[in-house]
Amino acid sequence: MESGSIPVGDLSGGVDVQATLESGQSFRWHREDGRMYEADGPSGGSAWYATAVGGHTGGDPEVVRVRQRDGLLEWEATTDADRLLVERLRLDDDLPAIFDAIPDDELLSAATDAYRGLRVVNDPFFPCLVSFICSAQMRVERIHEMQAALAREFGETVVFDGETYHGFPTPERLARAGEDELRALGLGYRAPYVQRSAELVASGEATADDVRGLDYEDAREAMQAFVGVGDKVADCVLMFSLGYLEAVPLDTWIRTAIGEYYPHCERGSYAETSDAIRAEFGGEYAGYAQTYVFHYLRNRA
DNA sequence: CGCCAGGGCTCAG
DNA sequence: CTGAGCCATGGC
Repeated sequence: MESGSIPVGDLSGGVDVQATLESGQSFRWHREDGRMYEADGPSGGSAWYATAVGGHTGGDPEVVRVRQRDGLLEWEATTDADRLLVERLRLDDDLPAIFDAIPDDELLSAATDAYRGLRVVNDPFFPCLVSFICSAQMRVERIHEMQAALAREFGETVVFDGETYHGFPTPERLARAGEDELRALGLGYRAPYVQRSAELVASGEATADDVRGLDYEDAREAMQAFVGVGDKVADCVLMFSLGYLEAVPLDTWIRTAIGEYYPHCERGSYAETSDAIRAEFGGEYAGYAQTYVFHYLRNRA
């Protein structure tokens, strides 16, 4: 076992691991105390979170475990995890600069004050794509369960510290899984979407490389080559995997916020409403603002 | 029973 | 391009 720690004080703007990993951005982390998404217990702020990474590329998964305690990000893993954590949790993002770019109206101030240190994640493309295809009309907790079921059923296992972990399945494996097998895991009508999108990735007919590097609007369009991906899911994958921090996914919570706080941004179509709220949220880092608002509103209700 | 959950697909107009 | 209907599943 390797281990290490990163001083939170070295990170511009700090970090809030719990808010980052329990805000419905990444569905590949698990709280080791089994209380993911439950109300903050006394130890909630320093719980261990674990994930198995790398399995979706066909190699043996590596396990990474992290917790935030006493001003440190402590980790234990099957490999050196310093740089991996910096990448996955975007620890190099300059949060004060990002907050400067986000307007400080009533809602945004409340949301960023409540979860200061929450960071937008940077997940690998395929697991992120599948997660958000599964997210359609689903609660966050169930999206998480569905990804766990996919990994348990089709992912490579790895034992670490006496515990068994499952990496995310490869595109080939999910493409080979029949629609019926996926439905059996509770994916419902999303099952054929996942299967067909996995096929596209496995065959190379549509991949992340077709999207990476495009201007935001073109990238959102290109994402819809995948099955089960419309404007909203496209925005999620663009932000949480491909680094488009200006993307503002219009989900039910944000639409409610628009109705209550920004009615002038309601323009009828997704594209125009998204454009308006992106400007309202300061443009460049509007997705960061959206992520804070989503987590804030969802936890407040 | 009904409603809702981080929507997308298909088919009419 | 826009809108309705449909799509599974589980919690409340």
